[in-house]
Amino acid sequence: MLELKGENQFKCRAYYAGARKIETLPTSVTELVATDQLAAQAGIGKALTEKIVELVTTGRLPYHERIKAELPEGLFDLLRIPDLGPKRVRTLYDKYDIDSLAKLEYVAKCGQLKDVPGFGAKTEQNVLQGIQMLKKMRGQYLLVDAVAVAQEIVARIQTTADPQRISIAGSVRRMKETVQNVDVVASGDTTRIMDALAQWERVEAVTARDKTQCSVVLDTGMGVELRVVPLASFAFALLYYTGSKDHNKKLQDRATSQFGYTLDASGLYAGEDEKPIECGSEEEVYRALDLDHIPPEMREDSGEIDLAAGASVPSLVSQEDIKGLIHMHTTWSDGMNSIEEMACAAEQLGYGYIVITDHTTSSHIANGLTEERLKQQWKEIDAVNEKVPGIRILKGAEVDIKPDGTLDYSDEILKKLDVVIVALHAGFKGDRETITGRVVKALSNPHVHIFAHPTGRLLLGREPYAIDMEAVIRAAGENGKVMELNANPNRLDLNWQHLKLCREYGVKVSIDPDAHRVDGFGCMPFGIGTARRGWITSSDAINTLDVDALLKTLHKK
DNA sequence: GCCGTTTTCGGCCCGACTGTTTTCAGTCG
Repeated sequence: MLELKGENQFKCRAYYAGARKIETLPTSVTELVATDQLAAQAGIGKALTEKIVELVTTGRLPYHERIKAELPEGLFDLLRIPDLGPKRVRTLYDKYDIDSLAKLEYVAKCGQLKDVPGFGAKTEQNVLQGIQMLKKMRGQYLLVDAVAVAQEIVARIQTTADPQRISIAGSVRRMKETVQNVDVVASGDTTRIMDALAQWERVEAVTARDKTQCSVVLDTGMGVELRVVPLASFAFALLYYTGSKDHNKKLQDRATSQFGYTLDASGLYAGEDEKPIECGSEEEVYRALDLDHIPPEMREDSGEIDLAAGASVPSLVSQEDIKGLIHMHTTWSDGMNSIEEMACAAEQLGYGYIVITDHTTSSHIANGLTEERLKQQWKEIDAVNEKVPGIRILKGAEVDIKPDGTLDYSDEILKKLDVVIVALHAGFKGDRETITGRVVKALSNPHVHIFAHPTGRLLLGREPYAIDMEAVIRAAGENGKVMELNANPNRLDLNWQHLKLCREYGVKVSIDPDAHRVDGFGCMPFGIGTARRGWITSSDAINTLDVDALLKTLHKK
């Protein structure tokens, strides 16, 4: 908001720095306030201390409220458009009274935006594209946020309404990377179960409620659909409300055409007299249709039913298969925790190894390591390996692919690393041939192992760069390289379609946390869920190998 | 707004890229 008001940029940066400090504190800000330790933190001075203390002790900050009241809400939507930052948004508002997406779209569509000083024809087109992107994303939520909501709702119902059965359903259960709402199916005391949801403090409005369904909207705008069904229908309802629609349709067609059954959300019925066939689980429903069980993540009608009919559903990768974590950052570059802290945290979680992959020279903003600093880092890794014997720490790097497709480190350095990850961090606006060419060239380097966050997309934030993913996957296959499945909930990159392509080309996948702090390891379930959507098995991945097998696989010539 | 000091001002992470300009501002990572 200070940026929008045109405040001194360094003052704005001080607020960013302060916020970052608070976010990465090992202790809670409340505790620091209570013990008078706040002002001792680097980056938190007199002014920020006063404001934070006020906020923590009273729960309010009039300074913040005052500035907020001065700025129209719509300006924050404008800021989400790529290429529009505080300066341009401020110009639009001050000079042209544009304070909403709708007004901006109108002006751009009339061709008047290009005449605003600092704007032009290209920017006008980019803005219109950005508005389209935002429209597409409206009402969509990240899987990680939806899972948190779903789990809390299930826990609430379990503690207050004693359900006979309850489960998350819908696209959240299928681990779709972004979702529109949360679905929950339960059996038990309908009134108590629905009350448990309807009386949750985060419920903004109950939009529908009858004997079978309770729909609410949460404070974030996210919708929740709770279905309460008879116990005998639970498995059928869970199957039905998990979807996908296309998967259900195929199942229903199969039930009718092959068995003369009727399948719906309430049950499976045989013959003319519609005699119900009892099923207590989804497995039993599939079995009644002469199918193997199909994991929820696979239910997208992309060939899974044929596999199940042929008893060849793959055994998908699961958390238990993951032996180690590849791709993480430390305080050596832009991470928040030391090598030792990352190692101890991973050890506690039961992993056998981690690979430290800090940024390289070109990533100035991320404090990328020169070859010289990298060598110093190796000494610390050696020392921590001695100190923390329960886990093996490997040496790696996330190496920038430069504009010409060459790499940021010399081959002499690269060949000494255990794991070399390459990635694009600049030049995202290049055309398809250019970007694909850069990556294919990088993958031809014999010392490279993994291509990280291949599409560069940020879910609900940034479209992928223009890249021919099939060409890249083919090149990875020809060169024996590995494609990353970045488990960061904002990325989940590769997506499930690309992962299936990797399987087709025999290209292995690395399911990586890309952690910038110890908490970052918590994203692995989302990576694994996405892997399962792409039919990835334990043997399709590399971090399902123990450390010796991993090194042998990566370094075989 | 923060910080350090050659200590109460002056600099603050920084380079690439784009599209606007016609020498550079704004945005991004």
